[in-house]
Amino acid sequence: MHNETPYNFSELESKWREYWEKCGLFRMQPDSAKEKFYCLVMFPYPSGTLHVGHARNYVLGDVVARYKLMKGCNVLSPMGWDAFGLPAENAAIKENIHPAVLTSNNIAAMKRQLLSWGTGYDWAREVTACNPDYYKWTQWVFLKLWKKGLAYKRKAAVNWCPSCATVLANEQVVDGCCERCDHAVMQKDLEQWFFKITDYAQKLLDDLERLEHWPERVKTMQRNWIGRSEGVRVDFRMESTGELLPCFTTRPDTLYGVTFMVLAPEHPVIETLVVGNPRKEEILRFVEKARNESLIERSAANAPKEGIFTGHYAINPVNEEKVQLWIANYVLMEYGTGVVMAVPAHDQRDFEFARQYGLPIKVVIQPEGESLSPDAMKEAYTGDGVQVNSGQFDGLPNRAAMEKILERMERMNQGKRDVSYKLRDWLISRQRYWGAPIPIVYCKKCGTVPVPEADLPVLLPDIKDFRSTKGSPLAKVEDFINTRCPQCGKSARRETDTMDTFVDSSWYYLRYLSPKDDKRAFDSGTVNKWLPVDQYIGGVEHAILHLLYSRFITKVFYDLGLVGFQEPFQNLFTQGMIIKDGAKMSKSKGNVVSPEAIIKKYGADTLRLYLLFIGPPEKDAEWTDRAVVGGFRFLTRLWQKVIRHADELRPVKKWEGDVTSLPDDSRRIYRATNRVIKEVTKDIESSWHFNTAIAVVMALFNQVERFEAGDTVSKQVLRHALEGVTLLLSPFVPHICEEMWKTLGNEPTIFRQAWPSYDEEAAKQEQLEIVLQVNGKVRGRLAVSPDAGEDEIKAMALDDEKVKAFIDGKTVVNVISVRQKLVNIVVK
RNA sequence: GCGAGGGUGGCGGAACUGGUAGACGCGCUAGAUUUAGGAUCUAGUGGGUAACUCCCAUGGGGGUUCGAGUCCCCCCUCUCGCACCA
Repeated sequence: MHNETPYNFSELESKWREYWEKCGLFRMQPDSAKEKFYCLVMFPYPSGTLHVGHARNYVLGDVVARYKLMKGCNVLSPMGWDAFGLPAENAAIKENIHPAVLTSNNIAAMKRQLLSWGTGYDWAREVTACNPDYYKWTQWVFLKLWKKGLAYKRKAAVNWCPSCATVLANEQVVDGCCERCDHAVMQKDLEQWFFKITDYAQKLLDDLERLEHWPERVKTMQRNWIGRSEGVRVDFRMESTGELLPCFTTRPDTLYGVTFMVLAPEHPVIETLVVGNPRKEEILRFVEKARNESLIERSAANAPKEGIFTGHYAINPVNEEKVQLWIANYVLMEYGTGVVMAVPAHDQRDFEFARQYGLPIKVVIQPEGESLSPDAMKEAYTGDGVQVNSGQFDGLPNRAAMEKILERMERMNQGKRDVSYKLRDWLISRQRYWGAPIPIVYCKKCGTVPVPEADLPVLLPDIKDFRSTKGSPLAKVEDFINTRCPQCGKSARRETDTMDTFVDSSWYYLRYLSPKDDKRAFDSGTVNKWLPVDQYIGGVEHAILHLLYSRFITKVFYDLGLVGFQEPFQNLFTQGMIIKDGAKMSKSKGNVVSPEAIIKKYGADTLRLYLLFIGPPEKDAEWTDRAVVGGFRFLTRLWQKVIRHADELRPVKKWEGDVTSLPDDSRRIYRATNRVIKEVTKDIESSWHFNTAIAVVMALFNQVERFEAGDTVSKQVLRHALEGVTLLLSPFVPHICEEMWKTLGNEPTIFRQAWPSYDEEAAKQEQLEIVLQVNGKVRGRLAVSPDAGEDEIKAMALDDEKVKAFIDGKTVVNVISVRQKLVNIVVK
């Protein structure tokens, strides 16, 4: 193989990238009559550089987009930047570079990377979340929610990350620690802005059912997060004042077993309970301590339970019993009403607490065939049984009693059916600089006033002292804070919090349809035509955060009549991580594999091929540096074969005639090619298993490589095979395929070619290999024609030399034959 | 603890409704070529065995079946999610 045109990947790759850009391959055509296909990959956060894990994500999206182009779709494949956020600000502080500068540098670097991979986008639609022409509309989103009463400010105990010096949404707290920096999260009482996502809890839960093409795993995570539970709100009363003390329970059948009640340390009623209380100091000290516990301390599953008696009592409405009222760290203010009716006999937490503080235990459900006694119990009994000590309900199975007790309570006005959710409102305030300012003004006279739409954007001021971390950075910019009230015109102050970056990303997929429109965020008509997104691709780490928020915002827009669909993403694909040295790639672990070195050595197509070949895309895959070369070898061999035969193949047409008229060698190749077209198409359509698709093309090429064409007919067959391979591989390794396509004498671009079709007749096998088994063990093989009859095959099997050796001297008791597969002879 | 998904050669991974276990690739071995190295080409490559047409082998143990990586039961292990939610 001397003196042949080398596979000069770097030259050829940049040549074709320029060509695609010039011919507008990835430009969406607004007026086309073709079927639309919106292919969306999660836009990246511009953190610096992308590693091969990111590359897998974008290559996947690119394969889908290119495949759909070849299937004749009008494809929209946009790209943008989730460019606001804390990491940029933190990095800016560390390196003393303004976040705007840092972000734009990072965007430039990452865009260069994306381009170098050959992943195609409609760059004319690029959006950047930190640009005023984008965040203007993020602020508009805020105003829309405000007008609908879905944005509000309140004082609440919120998650505070001392290291990031800002509050966090519930979704951003992982195991009691900050999602970004891992620092332990504290609770703080602060005035904060929220989006009322809880109003949509039920809808968000119900509509998961519609998302047929979402991974079950993601839906389960969202279901858990929303955390719906059905139960009863029971109106206990304070003994002293008669004041209502409602609590939520899912077990009304255990109401007669309540032996004490417990308040969350944050519960507002505590304030009144301590007035004139002889143990006031002690109680307040406890409350203070409990409230200062970090979230990890408090929410760990086996955290020690601690409590204190308030000296007050509560009355159980169902039996008028008087029970002690306690405060304990295991009760959460955010869930239910912040009050728990404690049934130690039938709830493990209450049981542990009762034992610890010597509180009474009363059994009200006896399991079948057992007799629980409070003193002997080692743990709470949470199963089913028969009611005891439950007044008129004694003797009923507890399941039935639940309903009866509930009915009676409702009749007597002691409580009612209720539903509780774990989902809490979305905390969107951030006391940081690098985000979209919340468009609100505080006026002494008019109160909280939204900035009118016409006055948007509220520009983020260009501050110089972004390094000081004390307090909210915007609060120190006088020019920014001091403004006029939009209503009365008097001097007023601006809100100094910025918005959580998840607000930016909760609507970006709409903006891609009209990224430059300065009159509105998006055009409803266009958006309704293009959405829901046909295919969304991204990491599973966004299963709750981004995907739940986006669903929420879409539903709000739907209710406002701004969009005509209720779910933004029809199909969701969550790709697996690339693992290196047993761990997810991250800068902190130092196991990041950069795509640059690979591209330099082997080219982008080799990188792409390896990323697709490494395993099924939904699964995690282990990165192996040295395995990359396999893809390169394959591409080089393919290249050489095409170059070597190009001159003689260019004048001939690919074979399209009858299979049966072909001579043996050619027929074999032609059939194999047809079969592979069929298989690859199936792999792409049904499961996205590109690894097996590539494997069968490799296997085909191993055969084609040895095939030497002499006469015209065999050249035609070779052309059919090489063109087939080129077309089949083109979404995976686009540059080399485009070049080979042209080398074979075709017009670019290959991506405006139709996806190859196959001839069902030609895809058939001429000879089948029938496996011969004796007692289930393989003893031989038989080559037969596909139309050989079953009896004929059985006879041949019994007559086979190797088989005979194993059945000799034994009795054949059964012969099982599986059509076109095997014959199993059972002997004794 | 609960829920989901995994466990197949030295490695990444194949195997449709039960029907040839290990496709394809990496690595490895031998040979060819080369001043050498690299690259390339040819052949081989799950384990056992002198060898085989033999035996064993899909985390472990049982079972169903003519036949089990695949179905059923028990157990071990890894990853992820949830986890005092009343």
